[in-house]
Amino acid sequence: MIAQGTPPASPAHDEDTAAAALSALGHPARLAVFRLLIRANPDGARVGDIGAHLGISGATLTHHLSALVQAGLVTQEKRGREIINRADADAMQQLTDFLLAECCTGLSAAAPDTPEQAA
Amino acid sequence: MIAQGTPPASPAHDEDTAAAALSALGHPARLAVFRLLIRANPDGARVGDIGAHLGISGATLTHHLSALVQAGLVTQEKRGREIINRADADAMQQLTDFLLAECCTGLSAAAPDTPEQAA
DNA sequence: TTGACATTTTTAGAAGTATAGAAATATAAG
DNA sequence: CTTATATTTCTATACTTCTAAAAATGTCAA
Repeated sequence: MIAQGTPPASPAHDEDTAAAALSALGHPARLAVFRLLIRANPDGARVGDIGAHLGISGATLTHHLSALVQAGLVTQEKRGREIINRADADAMQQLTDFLLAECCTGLSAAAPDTPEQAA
Repeated sequence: MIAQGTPPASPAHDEDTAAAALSALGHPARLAVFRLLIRANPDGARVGDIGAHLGISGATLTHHLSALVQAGLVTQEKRGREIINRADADAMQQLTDFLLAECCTGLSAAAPDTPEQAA
């Protein structure tokens, strides 16, 4: 049987937000870009630098970066003719919090040896 | 500039594994299925039950469940003519660990107020 | 065993969406 | 004007998603 005890306040919104972020990271190139940007914090990295390091062409990179920005995982700052990209560590933290806390309803990433949650 | 200091042992393997798992969760229906399975632990849930609760047809659900199984996020146990599906909480933990630890190289989900990592 | 039913998977295909990169376009600096 | 940087547009290819129908698998009753 499926436990249905505590219906949360707004399940669909967070779930869709999380799904969008997960989908954005669920692509090898975008995950690599995001990891590179995390390592580049807090300075950030220019589009051209990212492309040079990962071997991705400019146009393709622009597409992937827009996807990450739209998912709220990356922010962009225009400086002259360059664009500085930065990973949003807070958004990442929120995402993992959701996956562990919201998904696991109470386990909250704690001890898997205390199964005191049977209905 | 992009920090490149510590090249890890096998970056591509973990990264691809993580990308596959993220991609599997990056779909509203599959994320909903996974969350439902987490709540249904440790009993698990049958394919038919999941479909009834989420309003997803059997064939579609089979596809989504295979994707989750292939990504290592769900396990299946055949009991008679039914199949019990269970979420793998360990795999989820590994995934979030990767996102925070491997991605953030040393921050390890700690204080975002101590940026003592400039090259 | 045989037949009827329940559960899940497979197959085939249509409709939609994502991806990658070339070429053209904008924007900024000198 | 020329060069550097990034975006847009466009095209072709590939993948995802969903459904219906059929097939495989297991259970039960007679």
